[in-house]
Amino acid sequence: MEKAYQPAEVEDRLYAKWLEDGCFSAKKDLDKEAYSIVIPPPNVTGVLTMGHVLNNTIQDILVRRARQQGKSVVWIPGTDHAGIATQAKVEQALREEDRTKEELGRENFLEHAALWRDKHGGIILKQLRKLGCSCDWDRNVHTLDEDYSKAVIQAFVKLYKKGYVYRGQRMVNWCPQSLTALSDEEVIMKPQNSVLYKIRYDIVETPGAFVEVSTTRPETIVGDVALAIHPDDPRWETLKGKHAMRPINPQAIPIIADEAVEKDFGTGILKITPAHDKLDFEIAQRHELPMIEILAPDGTLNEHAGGEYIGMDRFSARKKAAKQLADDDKLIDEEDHQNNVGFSERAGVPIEPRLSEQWFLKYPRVEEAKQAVRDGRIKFFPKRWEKTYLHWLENIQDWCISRQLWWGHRIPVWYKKGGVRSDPANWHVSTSGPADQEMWEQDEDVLDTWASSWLWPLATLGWPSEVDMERRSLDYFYPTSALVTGPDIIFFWVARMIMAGLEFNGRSYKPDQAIPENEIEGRIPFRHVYFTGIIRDSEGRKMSKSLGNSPDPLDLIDKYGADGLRHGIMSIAPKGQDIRFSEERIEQGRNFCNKLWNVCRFRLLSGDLVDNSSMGKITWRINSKQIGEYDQAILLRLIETYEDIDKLYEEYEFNEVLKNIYRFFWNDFCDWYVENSKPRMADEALKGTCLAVQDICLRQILLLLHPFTPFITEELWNLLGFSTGSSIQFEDPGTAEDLIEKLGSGGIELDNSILVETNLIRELVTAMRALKAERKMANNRDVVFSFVTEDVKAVTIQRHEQSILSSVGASAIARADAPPSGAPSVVTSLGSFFLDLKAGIDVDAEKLRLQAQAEELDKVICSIRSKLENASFTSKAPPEVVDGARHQLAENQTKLEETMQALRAIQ
RNA sequence: GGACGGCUAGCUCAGUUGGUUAGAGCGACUGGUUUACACCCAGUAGGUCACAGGUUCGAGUCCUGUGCCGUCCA
Repeated sequence: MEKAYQPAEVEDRLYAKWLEDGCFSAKKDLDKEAYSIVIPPPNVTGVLTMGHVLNNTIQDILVRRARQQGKSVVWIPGTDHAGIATQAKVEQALREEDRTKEELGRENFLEHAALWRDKHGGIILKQLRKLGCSCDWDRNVHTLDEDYSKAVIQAFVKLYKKGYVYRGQRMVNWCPQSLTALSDEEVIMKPQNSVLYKIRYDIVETPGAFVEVSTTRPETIVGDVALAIHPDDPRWETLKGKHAMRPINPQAIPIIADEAVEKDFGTGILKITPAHDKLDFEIAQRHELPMIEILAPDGTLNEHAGGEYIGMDRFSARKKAAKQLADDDKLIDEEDHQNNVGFSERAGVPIEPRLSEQWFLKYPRVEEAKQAVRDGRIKFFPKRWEKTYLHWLENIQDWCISRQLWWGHRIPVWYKKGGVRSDPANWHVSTSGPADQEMWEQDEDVLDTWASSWLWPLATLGWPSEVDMERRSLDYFYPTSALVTGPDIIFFWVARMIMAGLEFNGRSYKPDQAIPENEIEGRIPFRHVYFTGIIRDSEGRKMSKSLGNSPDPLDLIDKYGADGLRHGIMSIAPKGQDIRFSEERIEQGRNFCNKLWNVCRFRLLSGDLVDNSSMGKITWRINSKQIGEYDQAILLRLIETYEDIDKLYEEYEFNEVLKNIYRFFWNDFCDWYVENSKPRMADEALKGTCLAVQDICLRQILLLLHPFTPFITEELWNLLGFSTGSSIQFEDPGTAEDLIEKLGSGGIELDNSILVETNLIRELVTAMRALKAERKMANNRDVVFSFVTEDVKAVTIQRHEQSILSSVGASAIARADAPPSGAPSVVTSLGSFFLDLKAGIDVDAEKLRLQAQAEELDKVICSIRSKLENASFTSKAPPEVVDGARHQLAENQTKLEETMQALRAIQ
């Protein structure tokens, strides 16, 4: 074995072997419990980020544990086509060749884009393999696959037929960069430092009179069709029915009253630009006002803007309008103002509210979706996200699902050529299109990418094709067991998948018909949703490409191994809390693997392997007469660790699971048990038993660790002879009860009280080591100790004498009747211990140390005593707490007495 | 403006239904080639639990308010 663990070779070799052996492929097996996870499909052209590492490591942990537990497991991988992002990238590439998509035409462009995707795409799936993800790769799905596309189109048609889908002229969020409409969820509100312009509007009917109107968007003045006041605003009573003069491109516009006007904002007078503001649009509709569209789709001003404004972009036009107003004496004031501006999530530019004709979806099964979570049929971890989810569903708005793109699922709607498109009489909606194709033209738009990925758990399992559902075992694997994702897509994806599942899986119900309660459980797409935290850099900033603060996970794998990376990232990921990344933690992950490697190496160096092929075979090797207290103690700790871990897995507390394994492995097993084994192994009679106990511990540690660090555990599983031919991923670590039972049938009975005593010995050893270290004698193994204590404790100490001597590094330890004078001492629960110094000691330093200790003890004693003297404490607190306090008092008093004695001895 | 989360050692975080003297890892410092591991071992120091009230025999933990940081929604 190498002196240090070398992950690179091991990882690639084992992953290839797993694939070759088909370890990850799922089989429907009615004798087994099903366990299924669908991957949150990453963008097909994306690359692995730290977020993916976290998210997919967690999924891999879940599926590997389930596989170990003997379940029939599937983890379905795949990618989505990321409409806007991908089309933007392809168009960018075209622009660099001085071409446009219009030149290519739709069909050629799509071909070109598909080629581009195939060339640049799928990298991320290869990266997931490097990370060790045990996805069933034969089931890989892409949202633009033929079968998947059929599912998307069929879902649209079904929803349309039920009346959930409609077409309408509405205010939408328009992205002037991507030239498409966006859903509300794709708009991010950001506070911006803007300028609030106070502008003078003259009153037509009263020459010389004017009002002040505040706006942050003076470039839209040319689109003003009215001013509005609140009907109950006493300040503007007299303005009702009058007209104001538009200050740019002058024209008289009416002053109307509407309750939607905010009295307290600015002067309480609102300019109405119905084509470019959602609220204005609603007010204009109520008052039957005309709508003047002044912006072209790309955010430049159009012919309605007039004059020099035509063709200017919206931001330059804003400056120009402000200047013109100032020149014309219409600008009364300008002040800095913070307002919220919506930005396109993908393109990062401010969106424009714009009037346009789009397809909308009224969400199906909103009530059932709320109910499923409220009733706990779907559980969120951490639970608090339920509130966010429910709040969104309470205030849900119809979903704009059409996108003015080519890359995506084209909307299956055809319009009669020459007919009016807004008239449903001229529509044809179906999966196959009209029979007389030449008489019709298909809608140019595609569907929102999320309107395909909301079908993910269904469509990856074959829905809606009966044949595919059978082939992919939808009935067996659906609902999936768990979903692992970030809370940032709780609306985009999680909530929508729940609604899709409820609507589509099973028989169809009319919109006004509720789904029967007993059917909900089978329709929901998953039972548990685990929300990860967001990975931030060491300064707490979100990781992003533009900041360049995100390390490349593959570099980290090269440096620390996939296991190291996985261990590191899991050790810093508390449940649902954001994560501060630091490379040091990944380094610790690597160190952990190296420690594991080396303790196994030490095991192999210590003695030949006998038969490690099962727990039974190992326990056989244990001579029950030679099993010592330390053997029992380590096995008891192993059982304790099991108990804790089982509970923690249920709550998805991965980082606590890992901590518990770490503690057991490093502190209990390596630092204590193995160290204590060393002298015992020199005794041939004890060696066999000792190695067998080590083998039990190592075996169970490897099993427990496998979901976290799959490669090294598989490698060591083989090297230590635990394997019977199959992979560790099919070996069940079992439960604490299983373990007790297996040990019991091997003749090993454990007594819990052992731990109390061995812990006292450990504390004693630590205290004695400290005593040496403080005297700068840590490396002197010939020191002599004496101790003063009661008979019972002396027996315990003497029983453990050999192990104490070797652990502490001392040559003798002898009981004394009284404290030797002038020796440095330490007071422990097992008595006072004195370091015998041939040379003189620093009496003053020793005195100070003992005095400080005495003061500390005195403080504690006072506090406990005053508690016990308080009648209400002794009468009201539970008896065991009071007893505990009394016991504690006695113990500390003994320690104090001993400390004082030592102090006197030194004088 | 509303909701949620966070504030505990220099850093990153644990801390169960309130109950012994608040813990870990990292970092710092001291000392180390003892039968694996320096990617290691042994040891030491380091805390007004954000602040202010309240409930209680007892509060890091429960309640109220305040502050700062973050996220989501409007």
